[in-house]
Amino acid sequence: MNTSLPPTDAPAAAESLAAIAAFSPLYQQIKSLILQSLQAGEWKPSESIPSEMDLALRYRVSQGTVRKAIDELASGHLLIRKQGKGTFVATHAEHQVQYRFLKLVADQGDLNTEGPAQREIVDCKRLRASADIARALALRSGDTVLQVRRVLSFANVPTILEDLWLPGTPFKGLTAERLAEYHGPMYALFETEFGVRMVRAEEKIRAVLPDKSQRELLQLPPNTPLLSVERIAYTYKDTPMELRRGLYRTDKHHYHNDLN
Amino acid sequence: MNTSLPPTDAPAAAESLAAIAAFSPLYQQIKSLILQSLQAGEWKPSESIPSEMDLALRYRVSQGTVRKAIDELASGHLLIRKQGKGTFVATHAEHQVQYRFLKLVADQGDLNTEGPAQREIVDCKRLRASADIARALALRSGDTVLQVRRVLSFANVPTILEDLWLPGTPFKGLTAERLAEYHGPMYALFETEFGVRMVRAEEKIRAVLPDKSQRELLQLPPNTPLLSVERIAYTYKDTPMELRRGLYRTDKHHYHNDLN
DNA sequence: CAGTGGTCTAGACCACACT
DNA sequence: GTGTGGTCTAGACCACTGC
Repeated sequence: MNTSLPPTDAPAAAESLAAIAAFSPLYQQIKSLILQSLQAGEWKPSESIPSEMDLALRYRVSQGTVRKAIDELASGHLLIRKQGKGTFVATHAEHQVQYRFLKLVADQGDLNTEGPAQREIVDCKRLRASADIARALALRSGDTVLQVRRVLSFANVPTILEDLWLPGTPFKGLTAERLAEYHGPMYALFETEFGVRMVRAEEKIRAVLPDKSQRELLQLPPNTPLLSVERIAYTYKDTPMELRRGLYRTDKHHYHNDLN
Repeated sequence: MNTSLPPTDAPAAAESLAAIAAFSPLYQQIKSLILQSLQAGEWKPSESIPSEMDLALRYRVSQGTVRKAIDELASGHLLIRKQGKGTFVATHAEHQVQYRFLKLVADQGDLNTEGPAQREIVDCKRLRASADIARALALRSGDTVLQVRRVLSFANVPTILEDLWLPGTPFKGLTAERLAEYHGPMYALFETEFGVRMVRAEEKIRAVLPDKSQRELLQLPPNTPLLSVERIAYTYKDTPMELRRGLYRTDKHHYHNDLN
């Protein structure tokens, strides 16, 4: 029995089906089904999903097969296994993985500085997406986007100037006030308030010289080179959900990358 | 039977033992044993290792346990599985993973540009390690190191200026001529000629302005910000084997990073 | 065809967390 | 103790490669 799921002779399985991609190993099909449930919000960030045995019964496969599916999702940081407790939906609010996507670290061994010390929202408004913004977010030119500009400081030194764009529809109701009063990772706010979980991201990094307005916002002397970091963050199903353009000071910090 | 390997009642196993770390799951112990064989050069890069069944017999465990050990090594890019053919020792000479550690890509969709078009060795000499070089390579200040400076060009545009330092002992006999005449990834040369395989690396990235000599080597106009990329590359057992300081032009290229 | 890695199963037992 | 994930085994069968 290696055709599809569920088998045609057992249509009573609790899982519907529909969109299952072609032929693939059983555990890949299970992985897709779990992914669908995650995307549909059946299990929310930080909640636990059913036990391996429960899922095995639900999908009518062995525990080992469910296990392999969960293994892959866990290695992609979509789920977190905790021995003796259960398997949980990953969240950016967890202390261990907070600011997972922020690769800027202090030169000194102050550890990860536990995220930015101070944050200031400079601007937050809705506008029509320009061509390049629309393309990055897979929208149509002219669709409404939310644009946010903010400055992050470490030890009272302005270090990051960030512009970010979010599609207007999923983030309806997001305001400067809401952003300012929230303490913790922005991506955690997105999860709890808008049901949007960022799963992975891509960054393009360059060295640039800031223009005058950028230099002033970061209170920089002239001729200070900065790291330009353009990020596109994706939710489930590789849907782009955020474009972020950051300028990083790198005189006391550096962008850290592990190559495997 | 979950104590150590091999069990005390079966000392006839073909594997010696000695340095096995404390208590750990069986598959972790197998992983360590395979790692030792890799490090000792029992199986060389691009060669195949014994089949899962052979290894299972050799270590007196089940195939599934060997499998899990190999899985982890494969996910760390130390081994490569090929269905129907066998499991192979990874190498930087493989087309698929050539220039795995070079994250600079062209802005245009010219794909990965297949590595640098031109390479020029500017300098190559042996000298005493300064304090910071020695620390990075876990040597003593004053130990001999090999220092190489080179320029990489894409489409005849000098794009990367790179200084790199290698510990003198393992790389005895490496000369500018040998480097110049070799076509292909430098890390592949290290494997075949010196038995040194780079397994992972860490990079610290900053934005800088080049000094006069650097600017001239890259034929840059004044005030061109560059990406400063400092890399420490490690062989098996997390031994640092190379320090590399690169300056990247980022007007037509960018440093690409995937965040998971 | 034989040999390799890849999938799937079923069952046993271990390690850990909660209560 | 009960329930969870983690390890280990043994055996069956599938998918791919090359002779």
